[in-house]
Amino acid sequence: MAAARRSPRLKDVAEAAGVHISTASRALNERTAALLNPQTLERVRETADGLGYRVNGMARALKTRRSLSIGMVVPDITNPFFPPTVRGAEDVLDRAGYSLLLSSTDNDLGKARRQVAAMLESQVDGLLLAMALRDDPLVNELRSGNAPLVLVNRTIDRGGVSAVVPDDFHGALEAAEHLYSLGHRRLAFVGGPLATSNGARRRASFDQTVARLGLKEVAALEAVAFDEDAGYATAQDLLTRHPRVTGVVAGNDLLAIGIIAAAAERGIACPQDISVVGFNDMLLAGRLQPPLTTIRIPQYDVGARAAELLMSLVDDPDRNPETVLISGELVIRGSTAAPRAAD
Amino acid sequence: MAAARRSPRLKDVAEAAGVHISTASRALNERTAALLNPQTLERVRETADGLGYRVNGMARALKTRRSLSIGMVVPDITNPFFPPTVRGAEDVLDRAGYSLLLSSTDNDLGKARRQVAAMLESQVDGLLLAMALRDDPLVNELRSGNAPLVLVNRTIDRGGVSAVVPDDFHGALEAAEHLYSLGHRRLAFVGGPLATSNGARRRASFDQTVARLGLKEVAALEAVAFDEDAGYATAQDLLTRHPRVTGVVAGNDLLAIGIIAAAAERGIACPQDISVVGFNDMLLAGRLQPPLTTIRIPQYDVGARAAELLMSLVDDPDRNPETVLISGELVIRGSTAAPRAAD
DNA sequence: TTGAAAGCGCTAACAT
DNA sequence: ATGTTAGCGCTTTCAA
Repeated sequence: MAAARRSPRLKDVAEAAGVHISTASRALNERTAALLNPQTLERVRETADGLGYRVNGMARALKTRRSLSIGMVVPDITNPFFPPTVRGAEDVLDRAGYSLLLSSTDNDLGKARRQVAAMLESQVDGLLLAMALRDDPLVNELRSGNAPLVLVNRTIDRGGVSAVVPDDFHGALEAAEHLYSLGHRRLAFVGGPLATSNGARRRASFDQTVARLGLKEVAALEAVAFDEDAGYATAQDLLTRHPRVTGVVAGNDLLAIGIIAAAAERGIACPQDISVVGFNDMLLAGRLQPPLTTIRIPQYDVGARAAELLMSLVDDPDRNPETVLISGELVIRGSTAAPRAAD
Repeated sequence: MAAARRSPRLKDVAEAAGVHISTASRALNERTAALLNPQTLERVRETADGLGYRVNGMARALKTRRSLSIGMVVPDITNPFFPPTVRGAEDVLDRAGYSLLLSSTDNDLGKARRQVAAMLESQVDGLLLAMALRDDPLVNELRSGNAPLVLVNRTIDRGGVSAVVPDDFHGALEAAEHLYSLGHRRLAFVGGPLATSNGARRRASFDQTVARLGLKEVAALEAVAFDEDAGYATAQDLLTRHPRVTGVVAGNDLLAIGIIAAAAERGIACPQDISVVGFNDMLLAGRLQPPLTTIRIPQYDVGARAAELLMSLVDDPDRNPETVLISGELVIRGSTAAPRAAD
């Protein structure tokens, strides 16, 4: 068994096939293959296969200034929202011939900066950013840079950057109305950080909807993160200060779980004593105890649309920024019910 | 506002700083910076910062033959097992200065081949493969290639390749013994594809354990995939043919969920009528209805250890292949209970 | 301590 | 239809 030798390069293929290196290059490139004599073409390709030739993408990228890779930055791939989103992006990019460079930032600006820098150094052709704050220094730096950019799931206030985001406004509205229509009159909101677009928009929508329904809002609290622990902690606060609340709109499903857990700990059962609506309809939301009533956001589509938008931006960098709103729909399950008669 | 110009290259920095390009290169490289006059060093670095210089990773990689990127291939990032695993790998790689190229194959060999080819073309310095079959053509091709390789979660029968896998044998043993100790005597196994190492090993362990306990195995079925649908379908079969089974060891948590759903549909309640043990302890497993009793595998560690192993292989390609077994532990929750007295 | 020059592997404009 | 040549942006050996 021969030792693994250095992999063959284009020159080796050319010599083995008895043609010039540029001819070999043309033969191995879809776009230029047509220029060649069919027999030469065939011969070069066979030789390449025989040698196990594989083009060196770095050399090609250096020359063509296209790496055929895209960088995607998420807060945490471990948050159930992101795997389907990443998968959607991946599928679209794959079909377009692009690879995906992925990293998690834990909402740490320094880390995000370093990771984006590394992506830019590796010459990604575009960036999918899912960690934006409403006023995000990193996004601001990047928007004036050369790499096409699409924001995912969250966007910035000032606009001017392409983004694919859920319809936060309509979603939170539906959630509040659902509780209202079940008979709930004492509603609260436990949302994510107001520094994020979806934290702020869902909150604003809740406030407006409650006012429009003629209710007096019990409370609207801001959890420090979109996760279970933050939901739990914030709900402790809520339930201590407003024990009579019967319906809660949560900023997302993870927060909802934390809220339900905090309630349960105080003997407040969901949905008997309190109804909670989540947001996203993450994986397994319907199999939880209780099954979550939630606003379903097609997470795969969010990623896929973002990747499509990015691809069109890569093809035409002068294209105007565009924001795509992905609509959600209410999915009624077991975490909401009519309030007790006594209420 | 100035239009975005071409990004500066090393030559621009050198000229602006009034030094030769090679001096600029030395200044911007940790390893060679010590060679320079401190003042020159400082001057070059400031100039580089001022220009917003960013090294072109492709050019560097072309020269150094190191891309500082690693490719990771998983069956589906949407399967809850993988996000923590990917995250573990990502964290280790990030610390080592590497980026992660990720792709999902849907257990499709052709797709996997194309994606690995793309990664190899982009000159990844190593590969993390989480989709191996026990006899995997792609792994066989790759093992003789130049890129260091570490198998994740699943390994191949013939060995000779580094791998980080859960302790399937011990895990399935604990699961079966747990059911036995609760009083169950009619046990079945619903596992994943036998073509995978964890499908086969968990099954073998179950068989042996049941025999050792002196029980007659009710059935051992092979689901077509490690997912909920396959669990549901396989459980239909199981419950039709063996309605008296009281304890089931599932190949993983998703299969367990499908099994429980199929049972519920027939009026067989978990854990009252049937006990089910999962495998992995995926995210939210404890919040499901019922909360899953399962074998907890530290998924993050699987990915982290694999990345560490790969890094050491990158540093020393002649290092001997090594298999790391990650142990699991039984986590008892609500999907298992003593069988009904009548049994 | 710095400069000169070659070359990583490839593509593409130009020449034939 | 194919060959010639320059050069993408960088690192590194060699020389001074």
